[in-house]
Formats: sequence, structure tokens, C-alpha cells
Amino acid sequence: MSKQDDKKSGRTYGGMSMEQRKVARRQQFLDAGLEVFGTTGFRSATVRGLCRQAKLTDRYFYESYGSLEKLLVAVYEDRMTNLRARIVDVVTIALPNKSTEEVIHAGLDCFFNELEDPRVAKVCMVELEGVSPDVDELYHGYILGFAELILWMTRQLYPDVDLPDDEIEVIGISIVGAMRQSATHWLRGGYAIERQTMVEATAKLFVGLMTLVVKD
Amino acid sequence: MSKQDDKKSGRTYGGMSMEQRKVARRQQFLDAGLEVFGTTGFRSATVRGLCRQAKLTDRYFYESYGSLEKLLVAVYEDRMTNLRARIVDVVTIALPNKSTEEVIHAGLDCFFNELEDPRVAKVCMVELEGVSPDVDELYHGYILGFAELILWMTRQLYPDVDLPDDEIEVIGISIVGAMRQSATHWLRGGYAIERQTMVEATAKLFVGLMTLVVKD
DNA sequence: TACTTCTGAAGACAGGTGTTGTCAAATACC
DNA sequence: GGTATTTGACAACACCTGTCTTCAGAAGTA
Repeated sequence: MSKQDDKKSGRTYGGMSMEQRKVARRQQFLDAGLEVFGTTGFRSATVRGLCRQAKLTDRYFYESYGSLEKLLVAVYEDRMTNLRARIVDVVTIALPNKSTEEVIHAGLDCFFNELEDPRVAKVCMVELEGVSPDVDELYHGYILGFAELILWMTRQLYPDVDLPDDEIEVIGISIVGAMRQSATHWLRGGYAIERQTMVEATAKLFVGLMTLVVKD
Repeated sequence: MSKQDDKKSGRTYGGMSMEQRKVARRQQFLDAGLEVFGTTGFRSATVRGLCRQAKLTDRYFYESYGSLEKLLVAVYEDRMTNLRARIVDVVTIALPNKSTEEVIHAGLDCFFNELEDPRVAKVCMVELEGVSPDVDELYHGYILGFAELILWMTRQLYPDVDLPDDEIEVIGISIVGAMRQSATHWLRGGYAIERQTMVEATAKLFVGLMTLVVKD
């Protein structure tokens, strides 16, 4: 109540304040999580192995995240917000000037570009499936959000699409699934396919769908 | 070497021969596996819980399958061969007489019909992802096979599609991904969406793609 | 009925993991 | 320099799971 309002003194150490050390450690765990979950996979991950990777002690892991599941979610959300933001950037820049096909190509190229890091691809495309009910909820929430993002972009291009709402939702989800599966395929094949090819193939799904829907 | 060639005598018990009892037990585990993996999920499954569900002892589990992973694969392959066979049936019957759209609708309706059992949907759509490298290999082999099946059907309808091979492969995989994701969405929503709606929405992906590819 | 085989329940054992506690060394403040 | 705090390594503990063994009783066979 007097001078120090914080219960924990929080003095500086190693040239960093308490707060700085905490965020640094969180970042270390985030990096280690991407490495471990993105290579060995979540299922075989252990707290000890993760701390070894992060070069930190178990205690800090429990202080920072508390469970492997929470760290997994943190890593996922970190990369997904990044991925999403980049796509939104690219597309909103392309929207006013470019043709429909060019916008689609730009968005997909951005998508596959971000997933060219196999660890990111693994964490964002496959590792979250079936971990726990909570994670499932969050994961499919993101997928739905991604679908809505795609639908929003589509409406920018074709404001007069006339389809039942539930069908539109399913179509959006399907497209996300298509992107997910093709990205997984790309990853599993060791990125042997050219990114250009991935973009053009998936773009055909978009374009085909749109020409169909608009001409309806 | 004399009369009994089998090392294990294999006499009858409970009115069944040794062989009969073995296949019966394998089936019991298969059923229990579908139930456990399809509801609680593979990750939280244990040998003990599975045996309780199957009403059999641990020993028979190790005799019949040996590991949860092998049982999971067995359950998966069992349902997938069934699913595949039904779709092939429906489509090959529809192919000569019906229009393209009708064939696509018939195939998709069959697909979603089979997945209306939530346990089957869960096992076939989500549970195999990221279990182990071996299972991954097998799983994505099936996905690839499914993609090739779809491509084969497409060629029956449009023999003169002219696209690079690698693009065609990615497109096939994408379509499987679309079906997978929409089915997962359907499952997660407790089948609130009409099957009809699922079929029509995903059919638009097919039809759109084909009109685009053919008109190229 | 006597004997062999099969079954089911339970327990024993080892290995791995999450989690907490201990303690010496490093670092900062006075 | 002396003292308090922070850190890192490691051991300890409890728990769960896979796996194998034991053993009494059921079911068939002679």
C-alpha cells in the first residue's frame, strides 16, 4: 500500500525489468512451441522436451502457459492472426485496381507463401485437429472465421450473389477445407510442387465457383 | 505332426470354433473402437476403456490387434472401404443414364448419407490426423486415393480435360478437402443442416469447376 | 466323473509424464 | 562488500497407462 503496489518486487535482472523478462520468456516458449509442435508434433511433445528447446526451466513454463495445450493454442493464434492479417492486406490493396482473378491469385499466393514454412503449415493445418473439445471449438471457430473472411471478399467482388445463407456458409467452409487439404498435401510432399502451381490449381476452384454462382 | 496340425488345439467353446471366436472378438473390438474413437476420440482412448466397451479382456486385445493405433486403422479402413464402395456403386449406376449434375448429386448424397453416423464421420474425417507418421502416411494415402477416384469419375464425364497433371492432382486433393471440411462442419453442428443443403452446396464446387475446366 | 483347455477378473510391474520442491549459483540493490 | 532476490538444474512425488502374469472357475472332452 505504501510505495510498492506490486506484491512481487520485480526488480531488474540481466538488464531487463520483470515485465520484459516475462514477455521474453513467453516469446521463447512460443518459438520453442512452433519448433516442437511443427516438427515432432503436438502428440509426442512433453513439457521437459519443450523446456529444453526453449532453454528454460519447467517452472517458467507453468508460470507462462501452464499446459502444453494452452501453448499450442497460443502458437496457433499467433500464426493465424499473422496469416489472416497478411491476406487481408494483400487483398484489400488488390481489390480496387485488379481483376477478380488477379485478386484471387494474390490472396492465394499470400496464403501459400506464409505456409511455406513447414512448421507453420503443420501447426496451422493439422496439429489442432482432435486435441480436446476446447481446442476443437477454438480451431473450428477460426476455420469459420476464415470462411467468413473469404465470403466477405467474395461479396466485395460480387455483391449480388443470390444463394441461401446456409448454402453459402457450407461453401465457405468447403473452400477453407480445400485450401487446407491442398496445403497439407504440399507440406507432406516436401514442397515438391511449385507454389505457382498450388495457387493456380486452387484458384480454379474459386473462379469456377464464382462464374457459376454469378451466372445463376 | 500327427492329427492336429495346429499347435493350438482350437477346440470349440461356447458353441463356436476357435476361428469363429477369433473373428467374433475382432468384430467386437471393431465395434468398440468405432464407439470409443467416434465419441470420446482416439487421443483419450485407453486399452482398458476399450476392453470394457468391448466386454473383453486385455489379453484378447493384444491377440487381436496389439495396439490402439492398429485398431484405429482397422476401424478406419473398414468404414472407408465401405464408403468408397457405396459411392462407386451409386456413381457407376448413375453414369450411363443421368446428367452430369445428377451424377454429382448422387455421389455426394451417398457420401453425406454414410457420414450421418457421427461416429463414422469423426473417425473418417478427423481422428486420424496427426496420430503418428505411419498413420499419417496411410491416411493421406487414402485421401489421395479418394482424390483419384473423383478424378476418374470426372474423366468419365469429361474425357477431354486439358490441364497439367500436377494441377489436376492438387485440384483432386482440394475437392476431397472441401468434402472433408464440410462434413466436419456438419458433424460439429450436430447435423443441424439438411443433408440436401450439404449436397447442393458442395455440388456447386464440382459443377463450377467442371464448367470452368471444360470451357477452357 | 476326471482331466484339459479356455475365459475373465484382478493384480504386478515398468516406464513415462506432469508437477512441485530443494538448493546452490548468479545477479542486483544498499 | 553484504544481503536479498532471481534463476537454473535436478530430484522427488504421484499418477496414469501399456503390458504381462496369476489364478480360480467355466466349458468342453474322454
